[in-house]
Amino acid sequence: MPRDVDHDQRRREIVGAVWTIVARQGIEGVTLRGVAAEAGVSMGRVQHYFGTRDELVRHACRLMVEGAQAEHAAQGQALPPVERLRLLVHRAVPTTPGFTLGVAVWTAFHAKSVDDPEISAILTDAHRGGVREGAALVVEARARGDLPDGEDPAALALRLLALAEGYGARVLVGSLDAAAALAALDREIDRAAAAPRD
Amino acid sequence: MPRDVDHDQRRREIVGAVWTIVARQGIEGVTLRGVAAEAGVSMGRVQHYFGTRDELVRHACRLMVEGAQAEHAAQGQALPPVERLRLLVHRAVPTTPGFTLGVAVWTAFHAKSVDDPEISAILTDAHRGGVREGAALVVEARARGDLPDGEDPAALALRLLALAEGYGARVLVGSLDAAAALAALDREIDRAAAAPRD
DNA sequence: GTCGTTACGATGCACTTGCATTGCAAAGAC
DNA sequence: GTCTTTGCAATGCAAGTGCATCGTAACGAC
Repeated sequence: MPRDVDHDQRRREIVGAVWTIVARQGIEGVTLRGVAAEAGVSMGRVQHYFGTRDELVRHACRLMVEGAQAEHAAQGQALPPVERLRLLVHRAVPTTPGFTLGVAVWTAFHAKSVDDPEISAILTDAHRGGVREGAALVVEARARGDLPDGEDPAALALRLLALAEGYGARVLVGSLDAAAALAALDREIDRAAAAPRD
Repeated sequence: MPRDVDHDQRRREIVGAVWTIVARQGIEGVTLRGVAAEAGVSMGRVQHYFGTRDELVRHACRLMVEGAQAEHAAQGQALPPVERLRLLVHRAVPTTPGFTLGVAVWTAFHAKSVDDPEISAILTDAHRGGVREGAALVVEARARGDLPDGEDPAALALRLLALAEGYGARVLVGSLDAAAALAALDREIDRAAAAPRD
């Protein structure tokens, strides 16, 4: 067994270049040559690790979802559930350059999902995972008394996430201020914390 | 002045083909040849009316926004303001084939806006127009006593629209049921009608 | 009728694209 | 050392792309 290289590491490097390009030029901008150049590797390498362009794009989608989940888990580790919920929701709004890239890429894959069932499946999983996480945080927060009972946790989580994505999309396009979006989301969470619904 | 043809009509025919293709294969799927074939015209015609591919795509974006606005205005003509508001937010959810196409195309242009400032400008206008329309309906409904006072009309309209787009995106991807999305939106409107906020 | 203008249709071209192929070099296994 | 397997790099190629160009047919003004 010759030439022991870390395949996953190589793939991550290449996928990182894909994200950069997608955020700048959309998925149509993803070409084998362009990705290779952006990653600073040869086209042969890209081909070696991703036999096909579609596979490259799909892997980029998978890794971005996994990365976002991992990042969120790490960031909120020491925070109380309500704050972790807030963090989860804030992720959908392009504030920092990192989030902006993430939201742009996220949006691109959303559009791509209309003609790629695999992407659609990945996003569906991501959506469900997000709602599950959000609902769990709601339950946790209620157990601590930080959030009043009421609305179904999953429905509440879904509502907050959908709202956040709607605001986030507008911020990305430029028709809404990021600060205004965050403020609106915070109001929504605080209101859920202050008064029971339904 | 020879050969009197209706330019706008010709453009609409071609743009219709663009929408169809975008909904099926995304904006990357838009090629001059493909559009010509879908519209049942020659490639020369497409080139004649839209000098460049970019112009074609942008015009398709403009016409879709205008068409949506006109359609909404026509549909709700005889309805009370609250119902017109309901219609406005329901538009973002892919229920009928027509709305599904619309939401798919809308999503595609949203993604495209990251690298095309003109598209971004068109969408920004559309966003603002939507909020203005929604806010006006809120004001109108309040004047009739159908909606209680409270939240700023524009903020309420923005919240409803963002929420609708968030739900709509999930329905498009397939992670959410259209009926569930509509129900959630109706609950939101009814709640705004039942209890003042903030 | 003719003349000029417009609305195309047809074709050609330079370029980019994804992917197949080929060759080779590095690193264990022996 | 040899051998074998893997990890690439280089190149080639057919297909598809946007766009320029050229020809021409239709129609109105005169």
